[in-house]
Order: sequence, then structure tokens, then C-alpha cells
Amino acid sequence: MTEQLFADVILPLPLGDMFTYRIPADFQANIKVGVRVIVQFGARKFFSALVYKLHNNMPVGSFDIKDIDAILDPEPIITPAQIILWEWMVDYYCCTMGEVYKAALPSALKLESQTKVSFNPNFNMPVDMPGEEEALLLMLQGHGQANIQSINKFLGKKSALSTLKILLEKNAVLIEEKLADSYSAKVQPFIFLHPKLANDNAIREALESLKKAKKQQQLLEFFLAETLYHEEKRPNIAKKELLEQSGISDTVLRTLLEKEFLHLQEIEVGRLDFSSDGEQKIFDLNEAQNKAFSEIKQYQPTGKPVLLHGVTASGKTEVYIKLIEEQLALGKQVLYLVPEIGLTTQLINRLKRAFGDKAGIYHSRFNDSERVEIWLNTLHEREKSFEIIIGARSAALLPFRNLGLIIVDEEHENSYKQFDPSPRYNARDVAVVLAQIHRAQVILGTATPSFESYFNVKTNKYALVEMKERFQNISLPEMVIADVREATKRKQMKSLLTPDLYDSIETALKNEEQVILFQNRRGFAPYLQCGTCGWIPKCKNCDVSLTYHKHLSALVCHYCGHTQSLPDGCGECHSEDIKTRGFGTEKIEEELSLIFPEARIARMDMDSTRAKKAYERLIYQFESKQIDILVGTQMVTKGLDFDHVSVVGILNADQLLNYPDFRSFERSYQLIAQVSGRAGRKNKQGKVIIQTTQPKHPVLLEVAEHNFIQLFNRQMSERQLFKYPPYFRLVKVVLKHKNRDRLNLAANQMAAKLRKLFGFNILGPEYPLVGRIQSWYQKEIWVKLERDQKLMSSKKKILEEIKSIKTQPNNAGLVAYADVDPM
DNA sequence: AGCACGCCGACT
DNA sequence: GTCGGCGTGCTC
Repeated sequence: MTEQLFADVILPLPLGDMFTYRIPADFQANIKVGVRVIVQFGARKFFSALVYKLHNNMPVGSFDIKDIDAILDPEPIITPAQIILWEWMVDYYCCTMGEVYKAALPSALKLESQTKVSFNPNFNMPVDMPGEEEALLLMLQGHGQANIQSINKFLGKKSALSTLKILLEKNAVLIEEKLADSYSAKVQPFIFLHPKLANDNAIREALESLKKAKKQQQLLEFFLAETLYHEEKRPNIAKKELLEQSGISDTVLRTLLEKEFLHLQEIEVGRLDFSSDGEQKIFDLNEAQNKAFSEIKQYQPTGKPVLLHGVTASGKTEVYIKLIEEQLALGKQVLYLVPEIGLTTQLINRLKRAFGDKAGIYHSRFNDSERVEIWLNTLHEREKSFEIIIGARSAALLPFRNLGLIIVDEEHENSYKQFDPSPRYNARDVAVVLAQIHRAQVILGTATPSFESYFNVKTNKYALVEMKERFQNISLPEMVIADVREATKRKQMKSLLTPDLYDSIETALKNEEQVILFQNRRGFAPYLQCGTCGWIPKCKNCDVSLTYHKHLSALVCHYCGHTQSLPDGCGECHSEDIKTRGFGTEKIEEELSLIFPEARIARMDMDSTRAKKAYERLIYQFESKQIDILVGTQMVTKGLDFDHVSVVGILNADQLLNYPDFRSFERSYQLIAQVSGRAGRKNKQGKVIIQTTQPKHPVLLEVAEHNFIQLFNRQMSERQLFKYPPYFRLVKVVLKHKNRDRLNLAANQMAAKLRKLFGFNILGPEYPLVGRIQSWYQKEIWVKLERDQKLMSSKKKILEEIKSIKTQPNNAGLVAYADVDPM
């Protein structure tokens, strides 16, 4: 083999060009593609870069070639398959290798000179610590935290990264990210009986001693009734649950803990089983599931992605579990993608139960050590390694060595698409490419296919497997369209409810059944308005009206979070006649409590689930029937399985239909069908009431008839006519600037250039729905590209234009980027 | 993305 | 006379 003198490396920077370093002679035997190396970049910055290519072509140019400083890994930390995937992502999503590298690797694996380092307090310094390492550790112990520059200075080295790597492996130091989230969010306090009260006698004595402390006695008794003396005997109860259900305060509990009658312990919540359906071991598939299972298997040799279109509650998960089992038996890895980890607790618990510690969860908000562990686990075969990775978007970028199956659950979800920062990839589409590279099977599962995927079925790129019946004889819900305008005219509206919805809720409550109400807007009122002059309070940073949040008694911007107090009067005419307009979840909650004062009502939206575990608590309370009516935003549409929901109400379908976007009908259909799927219980048909002022709207009629095909076909002819996806590819060019005039100038210039290149297939420049966010003015230009061979070169041309506009004089401070397949 | 270099205004 | 504002260009 010829000597390999040079290495092209990937730097964790948004730079398009490759950078070449010389490999010193004594490194040449150990360097490999895919290992990390430390390189100096610029005058004083050091990075851990990734070796992309080895060669002996002297680069041309008038610069000095620097040496590689150190090799960090004995073996590659990425796979050849990943490099192929990254190359595809760079071309397809108009991003750089560096950006993909940054997005893919957990931060502990990409030390940068900016990284903050601190001493790990749990580390015991061994006696034989090498002098340099010991000195550094003592310094860190004293200073608390240090950045890499100061460590370099301290050690008198150009780069201390290799020393740090060793200390990191010894677990002696912590780096920044680890500090930020070192406590995993997975634990929750639980209350146990103290070991001192091991027998009935001791318990009796304890209760006796609390004679004078009524509250304490009550709480202890309540605890015993819920645990030891409960029919489903259990050893503990969640602290939150105990306090909420007993209605006794935290201080009383604390005294009992101090008296050592009770005992508190943090327990990992991930292992907990909230669901009421008990142990669900893997069981046999029913007929429909078996049919789907064997159909999917038939497509395995063809390499075609499978779209699994199964109505809500058709039991897709069981089919997945069976398919996963099979792959595991073959010794293959499985990737199970979910849209948002936080909202899929039920599913994760189920998979965890089925596969135990063979299943690992991966998510960008996970703490870093855990992410590194999963990364290495996925890469190397170990005695105990994760064979199934359940994760959101970024899990598609893990270093799979032997992938056999990818499942993309809820493939229609737009949270698979990353907005910001680059790479702006869609994990669903990345998964399809990844499967191709590994020759693995990929299944896109959903109850409401995205039109893109269904189009791919129609054009024979994907195979279709359908599950048309719901599990356990639950029939599809009855769909009712309720005319709000008519009811208003006849003065039949009860606040926000049509008579149809009101009656249904009343009946459900009477029968002790549950209700879900959906309104895709949080807060109390979307905006306030002056009744005299029409003035509307707006955000000072963004061009949007402020949403009124009653419980905060404040106005909140939903784009930047800016919060201000309520105005005393109109900002223009000083009239005091300020009215609320429209309604959000908060208002619905309030109005309902007036109409149904006896009902237990809860709200589920971004505001009410912000606290840790608040989401899980709500789900638990709803499942255990502590809540009668759940009011929520999109969140209530996500894969929750409830047993006692008989009525689902969509408060305002118009708001969905009238959203100004070419996908609004697709979205409306998906949202309505998904919430509707929550209605229906064993042997009883559920009911869905859609409130609208457009009762004859074709989309609503099609949703009501469960007629997906007709809706799809009608939309397809429109998309074709107006050159939208899936017939055309969209590239959104986004321009941002703090100065409005500069932005407009640049945007017009850009649009003119693009028109020269692509003619009429250009829309804009236009302000997006919100023309200014956090003091940045924004404009968008939409490019519609034909799906042909020129696609790649067209994207390259767009990128060149973006590059050229950014480097033009006066355009400093201009942010410009391309978003391929925007959502 | 950073960061150094460089060219014009307000200050001891 | 200098300090510092940020616009421009480079990093193997």
C-alpha cells in the first residue's frame, strides 16, 4: 500500500470545503477513515475533526499545510454506511458535512476549544495518576470550571484535547453539556413504608403515636390503604400521587419522613408502568394483523419501502413487535423512529416491556453520557448492547452496524423535519435512504398517510399494506358535522358549544364516559382588540398579535415568548373598551367549568405540560378516570390510547381549513382523523362532532365519510395544477435581516436572480405568516423544481446564489439559507 | 462559525 | 494623538 500522507477532514463547522492536513510519519500506521483527529484550525483554534479521506495528493494553493496533532480513536467511530448517508444529506439538503457531523455526534465526542471542562466530584484520585493529569485535575478542582484555552495555557501545550480525552475516559472530568443536564430527568420521588415498620405491631404503634397529629395519622392511613392494604398490593406510591389524592400537604409528609415512618426514594420512571392494561406480553396476532405481517414480509426481498396504512387502533404496534422479534432472532439491529419522545410514553413503555434492556432510547435532550453510551453501543457489538433503538429524528444518524429494519411510526408527523439549525433534514426520508444503504426493510406506519408517501405508493415507489379494521371490534366513530353559523342564528349556542356537542357531552358525563375537546390554539384568546378603534396589542419583537393568557393575566408572544402585562386601555385611543377575540384552550376550559360545574376538567397544551412529568401525570389522571373532560391542542391527537372516551369535539374546524398553506387541507384531515381516533370504546361506537361554519366543505365531508382516497385525489389534481409537492420539489430560500430595507433589497435581488434561472417557478419574495420574529425581519422565496435529473444541479445553483448574495458588500448581517422540502 | 485584520469616529 | 466600533475575508 502506498503511503498516505494527507487526510481530508470534516470539521464541525458550516464550511463547504474540505480541509487537508498532513499525517506525520509516526501516525501513518494508525490513521483510518472515520477516526477523530485533533487539528489546529486558524491561529489558535483546535477541533476534533473526522477523517473523511486518506490520499497522497498534495493540495494546491498558497497555504501551509498543518500537521494532524493527535489521533483520538484506535478504531473509527462512524461507519462507512454513515459516510454514504452523510454525502447524500449534503447534496439533498444543501448543507455541509460539518453540519451533519455536528448534528450526528453527541457533544462529548466532539471536543472543541470552546468546551467547558470541570472536575467530576465523584472521581477519586488514584495515587498513580500521571503528574500532568493530576496537576490539571487539582487546578480544575480549585477553579470549578475552565475552558480549553486556559487549560492549554495551564499545561503549556498547544492543545490539551488529548489529555482531556484520557481524563474523560477515566471519568475524572465533566464537560459542559454533562453539567447542564447531569441529573437525568428519569427519576421521580416515591414513598415507601419505612423498614422500621416491618410488622403490623410496629405499624399499630406508629398510628397510635400519631393520635394527636391528626393530619399525619390520616396521611399514614391513606398511604397504607393505597399500598399494603390495597387489593392490588404495591410497595410504594408516587409522592405526587400520594399528596394529590390524599389532599394532605407536603409538610405533613415531611414530618412522617423525619419520624422514619415513611421513606422516600427516587425511582426511575422509565421502568414504570402507567398503563392500565397490565402486563401485555407478546401475544398472537389476530387475523388482520397476521395478514398485514405476512404482506409486509412479502415485500422484504423487493427492497421497497412499505407504507402501512392502518386505521387508528388497528393494532399496528403488535405487528411491529412481531417484525422486530424476527429481526432480533436474525441478529440484526432495529431502528424505531417516533415523532416526539416526550409524547410517546405509552408506546415506549410497551416496547420496553416487550424487549426489556435490548431497547435503548435516544433523544437529543438526553444527557450526554447516555448519548455517547448509546452511540458506542450501536457501533460495537458488545455482550450487552441495544439491538433496538427507539428515538426521535436524530436517532436516524446513529452508527448502525447491522440494520435489518426501520419503523417510522406516525410517518405523517411534521416534527420529523428539522427546521433549525441546518441540516434541515426529514428523518422519515433519511430513514428510507438509510434502509437502502443497509438493505434493510423500512416501514412507514400511520393512520393518516402523508400525501407524499401515498403518492409514492401510487407511483409504485412504495408498497402499500392496509389494516382497515379496528382492534377488538371497536367500530369507527360516528362523525357529525355541526353548523356553528346556523346554531348562532337560532341562538342555540351554549357558549362555544353547538347543541350537538353540548348534548353529547352531557350524555357522556351522565354515562360516566370521557370527552376530549380539541382546539389548536393555546391561551385564553388569540388576541385582544379595542372595541372603539380596532387597535390590537402586538409583540415588540415579532409581527404577531399577543395571545391573552388569563391565568397569567398577561399577554404572551407565541413566537419569542415575550410577556407583558395587560394594557389598562387602548394603546391608540385610550378607550377602556378592550375585548377578547377568538378562543384558545384556556378559555374553553373556563367556559366548560361554567356549563358543566360538576365535571372534572383538565387542559393539555404546551402551557399545562411545561413542568417535568406534567404530561405523564395528565395522561395517568385521564386514564384512571380522574378527569372527565380533557381540553387540548394537537397534543391530544398524538398516539394515546384511552378506553373510556366516547365523545371527541373539534371546536373550530374553520381555523384549520383556513390556514394559508398549500398543505392546510392535508393537515386538517390528519388532525381531525387523529383526534377522532381517540373516540370509541369496546363494543360501543364513539362520536365525533366537528364544529364549523362551512358544513358543506368538501374536506369535512370526506373526513366524515372516512373517505381518504377521494380527498387525496382531489388534492392531487390541485397540487399538480399549481406545481406543488409531491409533483414538484420545493426549496424555500429564507432571508433574514434586522434591517427591513436591507432585507427587502437583498430579497428582491435574490428573487430576480432566481427568476433568471428558473423562470416562473418562483414565488415571492414574501413575508411569511409572521414577518418578523425576535427582531429579525424575514422573507421567503419559494422555488418549485421539477423532479428530474436536473434537481441536484438546480439545488447547487440555488446554493451558489445564496453564497453570492451573502458575500456582497452591504449584506453583512444577512442570514440566508435554503430549506429543502420545507414543512 | 469564530476571529484577526483593517479602516473611520469620540475620547483622555 | 489613541481606543474601539463592526464590516470583510480566511481558515488546510
